[in-house]
Amino acid sequence: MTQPTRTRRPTLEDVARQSGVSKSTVSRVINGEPRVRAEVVDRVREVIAELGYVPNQAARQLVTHRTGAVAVVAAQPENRIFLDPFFDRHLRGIRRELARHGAQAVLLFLDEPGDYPRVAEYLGGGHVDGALLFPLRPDDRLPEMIDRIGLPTVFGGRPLLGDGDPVRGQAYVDGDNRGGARQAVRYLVSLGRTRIATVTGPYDQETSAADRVAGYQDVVPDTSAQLIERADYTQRGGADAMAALLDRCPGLDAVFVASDLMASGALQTLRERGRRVPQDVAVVGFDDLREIAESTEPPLTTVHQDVEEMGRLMARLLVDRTEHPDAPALSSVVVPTRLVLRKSA
Amino acid sequence: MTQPTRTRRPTLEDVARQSGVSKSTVSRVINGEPRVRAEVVDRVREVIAELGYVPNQAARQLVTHRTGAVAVVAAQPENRIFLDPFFDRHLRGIRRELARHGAQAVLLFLDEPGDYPRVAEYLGGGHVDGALLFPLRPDDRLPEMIDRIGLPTVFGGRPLLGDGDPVRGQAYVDGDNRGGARQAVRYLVSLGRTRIATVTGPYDQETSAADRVAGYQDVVPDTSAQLIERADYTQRGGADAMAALLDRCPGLDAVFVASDLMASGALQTLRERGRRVPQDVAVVGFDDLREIAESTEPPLTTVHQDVEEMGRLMARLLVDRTEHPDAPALSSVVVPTRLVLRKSA
DNA sequence: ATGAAAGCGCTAACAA
DNA sequence: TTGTTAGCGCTTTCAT
Repeated sequence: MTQPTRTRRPTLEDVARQSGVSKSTVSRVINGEPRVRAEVVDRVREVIAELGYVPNQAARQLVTHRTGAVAVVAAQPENRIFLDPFFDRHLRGIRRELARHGAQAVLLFLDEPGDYPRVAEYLGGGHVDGALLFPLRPDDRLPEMIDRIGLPTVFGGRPLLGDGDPVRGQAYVDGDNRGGARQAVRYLVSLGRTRIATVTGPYDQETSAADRVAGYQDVVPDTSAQLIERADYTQRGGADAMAALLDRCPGLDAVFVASDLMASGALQTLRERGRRVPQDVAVVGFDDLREIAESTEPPLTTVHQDVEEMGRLMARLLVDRTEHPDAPALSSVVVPTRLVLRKSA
Repeated sequence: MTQPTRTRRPTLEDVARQSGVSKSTVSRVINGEPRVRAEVVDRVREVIAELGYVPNQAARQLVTHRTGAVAVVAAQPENRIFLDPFFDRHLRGIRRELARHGAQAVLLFLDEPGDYPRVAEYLGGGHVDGALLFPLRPDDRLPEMIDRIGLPTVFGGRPLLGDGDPVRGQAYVDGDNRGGARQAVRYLVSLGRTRIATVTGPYDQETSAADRVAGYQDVVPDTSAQLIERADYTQRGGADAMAALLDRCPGLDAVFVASDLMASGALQTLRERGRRVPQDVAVVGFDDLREIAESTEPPLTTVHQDVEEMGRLMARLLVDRTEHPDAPALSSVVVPTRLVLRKSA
């Protein structure tokens, strides 16, 4: 109909003029401030609709210092992150919580080296109110860059501090990896198992892996190093680790495997070697990835984490921070796990 | 060292004062303008580093009308998009091309109804210079919202126009679904096959599916409707469709299956029914998803699309548009496919 | 080669 | 309840 000569987008001023009030009043209407006559509100709203007015965020930002957007930074190539069975759930929790606060989540990928300066500039340029970081490489320099910029930040998972200047007091949300591992191993003990082995993740690279080993050691502190085999969180790795364990300690009667994916591999090896699960060897996994845990043979007893809740908490921590910038330092949070009993132990 | 009382982030003005030049000059240095004495450039750069100055994008945006960011909108729940075998490649192409132009890609999810107003506001608020839109549901109202906002946009895949006001002349990048299907079926014909069936995608919901059927029909226009079975792009759907086809037309000697995932299901059915592939029934798929196509039994002959290239082109189309806003209307582009011969036909 | 000044579109005191 | 007035931090003529 009205094909407005698309020359220039309407501004607050245009709306003000059209509705015969001041810019302030229009601003008040837009921001839903109470002290405006209902009549005027209606009039202004009409004009806004008629003109198709949309506030210019840059201008608004310039004075409010708020953008209404939060960056989620995935420091991995897309193809890796898309395979991460947890990332989508984290993201869902984040988006839900952010939405409750009217904030928009924007996802950034950090992959090639050339991405760093650009992402840092983006983050530092005031495009977002804060950042949620899934920094996965131990030596990542992004946290440091962000620190310089002074952008509120929350990590997904306890960050592994490099040997350099540790980024002090960074807030994070993590699952209770250590506690979960303890639950798992204690359960195995309660079953009367005495030779309990473990297949670990890459504990020098990921705190989750390190914490799970620590939890294991909390319960069976005097265990032989022979009973610990390190793998890489892959199925194949789990299978191989199990084989090595069996070679070294044929008498083992239980194994705590630090991820479900590795556990599915271990189960395979156990089957090939003719060990019955759980009769001969009891197996407990970690993660409770339903697609895996429910379809292994036998179904996997494993440690559950509420990943969506973790995402939600990350967002909440960040929002708290941005809304009360002067409040006491951020506290990190560790989300409890629970043991899900199936058939493998 | 210098622990600057973190009160306020340094501004252009601070840098100017510190280096004893005017704001204009600092601005010139930052934007790499030529007409500045080298000596001054160095001095200013030093001060910038010292102060840890980062330009305020909001302020810059306000005058330049450019943000250096481009939104990629995925109109699907995270868990669906993360399963899409193509999305990560699209994204990679997009990110690469955008990076060449110094632009940052930000990914937005559009999932729950409540997301629409927020995303529209984000997109319209000037946070980004343009948007790349992925498969919206046929009745999606986002394109219309974006159109009102007047944001440059490119679609991934030819958009299915709703029955309402078609969003006129939207630019898109798509694979040559029709041409690819023709190649596949022609190849089958060249093999001497005469009873060529097809398993289609949901052609009333996705243009890719519709185009692939059309390509099939281009080559065998007089084929019986009995030889066409519709499925849903899933493996299970492909298996069922193949079964239905076999029941109706036991004499078929070839089948063009509109996706590799469905083709893997079809292959399974064929095996169960004792048909040899390709001797009894030749099979051609679509997509060339290596993980699937190379591991089926037998490996799948299929139509390849260069998805990363498609992503790259989307970005390029958008960038062209934002850099030359007054250039002639965007033209869409269709990327050629090629047939990859393996063992199934 | 550099500076002064205007202004982008908005919000936030402060007045009225 | 509403309007006036300053900026927010930057780029960009236009002078010099």
